[in-house]
Amino acid sequence: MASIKDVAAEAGVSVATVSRVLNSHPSVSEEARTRVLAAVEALGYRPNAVARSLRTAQTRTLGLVISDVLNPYFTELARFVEEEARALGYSVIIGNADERPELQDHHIRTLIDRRIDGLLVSPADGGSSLMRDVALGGTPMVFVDRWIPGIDVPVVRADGTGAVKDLVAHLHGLGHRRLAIIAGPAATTTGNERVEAFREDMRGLGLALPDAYIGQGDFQAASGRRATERFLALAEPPEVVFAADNLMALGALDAIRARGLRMPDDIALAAFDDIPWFVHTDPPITAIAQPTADLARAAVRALADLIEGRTPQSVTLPARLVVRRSCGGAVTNQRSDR
Amino acid sequence: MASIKDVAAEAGVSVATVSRVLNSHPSVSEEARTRVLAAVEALGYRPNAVARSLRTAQTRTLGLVISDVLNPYFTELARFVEEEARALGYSVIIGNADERPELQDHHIRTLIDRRIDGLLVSPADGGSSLMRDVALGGTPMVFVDRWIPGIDVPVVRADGTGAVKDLVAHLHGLGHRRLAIIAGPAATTTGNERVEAFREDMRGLGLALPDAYIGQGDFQAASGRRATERFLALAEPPEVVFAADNLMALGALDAIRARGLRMPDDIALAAFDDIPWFVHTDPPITAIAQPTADLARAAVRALADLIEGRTPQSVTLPARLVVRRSCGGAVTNQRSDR
DNA sequence: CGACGCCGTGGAATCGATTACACGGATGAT
DNA sequence: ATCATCCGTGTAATCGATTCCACGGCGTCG
Repeated sequence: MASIKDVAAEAGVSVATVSRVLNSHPSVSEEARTRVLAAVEALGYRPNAVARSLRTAQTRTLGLVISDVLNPYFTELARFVEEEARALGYSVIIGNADERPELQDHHIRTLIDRRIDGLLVSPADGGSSLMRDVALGGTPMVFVDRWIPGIDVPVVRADGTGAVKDLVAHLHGLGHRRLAIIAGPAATTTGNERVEAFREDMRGLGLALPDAYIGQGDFQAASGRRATERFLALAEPPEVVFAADNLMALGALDAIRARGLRMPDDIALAAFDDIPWFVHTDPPITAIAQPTADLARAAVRALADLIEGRTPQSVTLPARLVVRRSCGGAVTNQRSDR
Repeated sequence: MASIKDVAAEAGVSVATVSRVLNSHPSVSEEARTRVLAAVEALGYRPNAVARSLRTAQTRTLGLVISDVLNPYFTELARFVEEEARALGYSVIIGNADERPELQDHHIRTLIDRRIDGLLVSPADGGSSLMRDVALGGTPMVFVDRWIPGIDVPVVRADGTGAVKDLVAHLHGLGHRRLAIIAGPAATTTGNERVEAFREDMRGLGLALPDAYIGQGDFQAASGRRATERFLALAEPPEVVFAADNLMALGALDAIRARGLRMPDDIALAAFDDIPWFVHTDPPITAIAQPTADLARAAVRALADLIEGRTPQSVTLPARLVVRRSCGGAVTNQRSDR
């Protein structure tokens, strides 16, 4: 592959001049510029980003570490992150942690080794020492969706408390009293937050949330299935199951179907995170939708601000309830925007 | 961030020795080794991958350019690709083309500029001149899922013809005679192949496939919706719609629902690509499942073979029909493996 | 008419690694 | 005892860019 030296030779100038042309430095004669450009064209020259990064100490690359690519919520987030980053002149490298802390650390390490300019993280756990070190070590970092309390970096996330309140009110209004929740891992902020908001709102309505109605999940479908099976095996099973993410809702659906129960008559279901498929399940599923695109954009901008020396802003955007038929009542077939 | 020089100074040896220790070169004394390792530990040193890549002319990175991350099929493919690549000591950078040729070219160019060791591509179109140049230019390249006829690189894909034959037979057996298909872009191999197989099998059963029953889609949900609306507006609408990918099936589902039609009584639906949600739609959707994990593994191995100088193999694996209730008949609730 | 400054350009240092080559000392063979 | 060999180590070149500095030529101003 042609290097800058080859271009310089072809154009009959020095490498310094070629570099100036390519970086549109002002003091280059018109003649030199055209000669260089012609040489570039003739050789099909493309600057070596590796060499450039070594010299300039910047890669114009962002790392995005997410907990699970197979989760449509994160897939969508990743897509919008890349879009915004591209608009700002950055590339994105995605690291998929599969909800496994050690895999998360692996990706963080790899990304740091590649000297990415900044890191966008949705932590799969309570935060390894590695993540702490990275944040302290001066690598620009922003948390998105989930965050870690002790680490002082900007956080871009959705606030679900309002939407959870709406949900609980909706369920209560439909006459449901025994509400159960499948929680995310206690180590994640989103895991805790959603349970706490749920418990709080129930208390506000004078309802109890017994421990048996709190299923411990890990944001994966299988755990949603297990938790739901356990609920259904209780002497007094809940009337509603609220899954703290869409994959656990899928698992819950599996379990309900396996038992041959009808929804919403025998049991109701609601989920955090809205996805296109929830419109088409039987019945369509009531869910809490996050403003994914806005979150992604805000997160990338915060990170770019941090990298480029501006002051970044933490952002919290409200999530909203999308009522469908999975909890009962007659509702026109609504859908979330896509 | 500490460099190899700092480590050398700390350990009281030369940078050459440090490098030897880090690359486990045999001729280093035990004493020097322990001193270096201690220094590495003390400084928290991590080798700069950028500098290393510049010198060794390899990045141990694979580029994966897919047509649409939001398509669960490709998301899953990407996940398995990364998994296998990691096992082989490579990182993966994903480029999402969003079914847009110019975005695809953008990502290919970016990846080449970063001097990735090899490229895995599922082309969104018939192949730009850029892609041709890259393949000819000696960058190791492998096509996965879709490919481009004129370009001589290994292809790893699923063969859907057998499954399509099974599907058509299944539909015929249920008494359906007017079958329509929503095709993918003519520029993609998978787009054409699926239509051709479908047409061929219908001919084999003595059925015609009129042009009005061939919808032109682009593998996106909206196009599936439009095509289905057109089918339903016909004087004699089809009894079955077969969508050539899962997103167009989602769009078809939207259209069917919007018309208030019942499935499978008023109209039947089948799709290429099976995804977890198809089990939970109303009714569950009959689909053709690809062996995604195996495809991903085979593709990565072929690319690694190419990169490391071994002879790569093109691989074709069979897809299989998964019958559910969306086309009629009484079928036990089956699901694809996940 | 001479000095000063600016402009376009090239030479060379630099980023952080790897690695060819040279060198000194120890070891083994003759 | 001598010479060849091998081992551990260091010096320096190298990868492909960017950028500081110096230099020559030319225009401008006093």
